[in-house]
Amino acid sequence: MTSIKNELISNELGYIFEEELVNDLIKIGKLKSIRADETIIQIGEKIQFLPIILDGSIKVVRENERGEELLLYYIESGDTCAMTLQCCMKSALSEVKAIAMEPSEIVMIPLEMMEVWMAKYSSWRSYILQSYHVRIQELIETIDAIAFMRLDERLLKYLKDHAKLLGTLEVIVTHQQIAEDLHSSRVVISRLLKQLETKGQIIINRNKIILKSI
Amino acid sequence: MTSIKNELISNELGYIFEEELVNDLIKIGKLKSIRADETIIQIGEKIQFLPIILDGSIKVVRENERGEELLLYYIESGDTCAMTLQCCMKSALSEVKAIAMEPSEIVMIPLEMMEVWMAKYSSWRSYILQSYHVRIQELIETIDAIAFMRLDERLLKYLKDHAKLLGTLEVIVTHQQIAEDLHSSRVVISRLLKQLETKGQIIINRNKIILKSI
DNA sequence: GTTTCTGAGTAACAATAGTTACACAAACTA
DNA sequence: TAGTTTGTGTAACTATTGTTACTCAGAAAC
Repeated sequence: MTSIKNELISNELGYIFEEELVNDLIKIGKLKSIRADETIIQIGEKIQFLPIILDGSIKVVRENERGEELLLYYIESGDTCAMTLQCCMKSALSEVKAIAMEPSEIVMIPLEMMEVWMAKYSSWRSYILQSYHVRIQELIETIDAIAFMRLDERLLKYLKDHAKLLGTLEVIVTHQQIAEDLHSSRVVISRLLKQLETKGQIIINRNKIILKSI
Repeated sequence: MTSIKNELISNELGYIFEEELVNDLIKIGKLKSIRADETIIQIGEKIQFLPIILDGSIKVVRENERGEELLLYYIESGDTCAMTLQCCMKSALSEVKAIAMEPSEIVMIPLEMMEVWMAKYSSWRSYILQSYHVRIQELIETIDAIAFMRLDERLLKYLKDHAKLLGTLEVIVTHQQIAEDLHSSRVVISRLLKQLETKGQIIINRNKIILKSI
C-alpha cells in the first residue's frame, strides 16, 4: 500500500534523487502540513530539521532588532532552505523567518542524516550544493534590488515575482504587507502604487493588485 | 626538498584537511601570486578554477549594468570564493568581481577535482559546506547593512571592517573609493566623513582615515 | 619652478523616501 | 443597524541622499 507521503515524496523528489535515497527519505523524513501564513521557523529558533518543500511555497524573511522585515526570497517545491544547512555546527540558530505563502507540504529530515547522505549519495551532494548555489544567487538578486533599484522599480518587481510564484496576475496583498516585505512604509507604497496605476501598469483593489503583465 | 608552495599549502591548510588531501592539493593546485589591486576575476568571465587564499585578502564586489559597484565581502587566507563553487554547472560565468586588497597568494584548483574530492574526503565536504555557509552569512550581513542602516552607520562599519581586515586603525583609501564600495557618491561620503570627524570618531587625512577605535 | 592631475571641502539645489495626521469607505461584529 | 476594525487616499512636512558646480591644496610630471 502506497501512502500519500510516499507518493508525494516519490513524485516530487523521484527524478532528483537515486532510488535508494528516495526510500531513505520515505523511511526517515516526517511529513508536515503547513497552513497558509503559518510561521515555520522564527529568527533565533533552534534548527532541528532540514525541510524540503514537496508542495506549496514559502517566503523567507530577514528581521532586524526593531522587528522590521525584508523579504529575501521564496522557496518552491523541490527546494530546501539552505539557511538551515548548518551541517557542521550542531544546534545552530535560524538567521531568518520562514512563512508559508499557501498551504504547503514539507518533509523534515533530521540534521544527522546530512553528513551520512553526503558521504553516501552523489545525488544528495549535488542537491545540497545546487541549493546553496541557487540561494546565493537569489541573495545577490536581492542585493541588486535594494542597492541599485529605486523603490518604484522594486515594487513592480515584487508584484511580478509574487505573481509568477503563485501563477496569477491577481496579487492578493495589502499595502501594509508590501511595505513590510520591502522594508518601507504603507503611505509610501500607496503613493507608488497609485503612480503605477496612473501609468496603466496595475489596477488597485482593496486587498488586491491586478497586474497587466508579468 | 620542500618548495615554498608546499610549505604555504601545508601551513595554511594542513590543519583543515587530512594529509592525503593536502598532498593532492600540493600535486594538483597551481600557486599564483597576486599584486595589490590586481583584478582576479571580472563579472561575466568564465570560471576555470576554484581559488583558495593562502595569504593576503581579496575583496568581492557586485557590479550593475551601469558599471556601478557594491562591496559584498572580503575573503581571507584559508577561505575560498563560494561564488565559484559552480561544481555542477560546467563553464559557469562569474557573478562578481574579485580584487586583491594586498599582495596575496592563492592556489588554483581545477573544477573537475570538486566532485572527486567531495566523494573522497570528508574534510573537503565540510570545508565546502562551511564556505557556502559563511558566504551566505556575509551576504546577509551586507543585506542588513544596505536595508536597515543609514549611510553614516554603513560608512563607519565599512571603515571598521576594513581596519579589522588589514589589522590597522589607519585606513588607506580615498573618498572616491569608499563611495564606489558603498555605491554612493564622493561628495556624500566627504560630507559624512566630516561629520564623523566632528563627532571625534575619526581623523581625516589625504588618502587616509584614522579610526579612534575598532 | 611651473603645470597638471588627483583628492578633498563646500554650497545650493533636486530627488527620493519616510513621517504624521486625518478622512473615509468597506468589511466585519455585536 | 450601529459600532468597530481594517485598508486606502491624500496633504504637508521632514530627513536622507544624490547632483552640480566651483574652489583649493598637495603630489606628481614636465
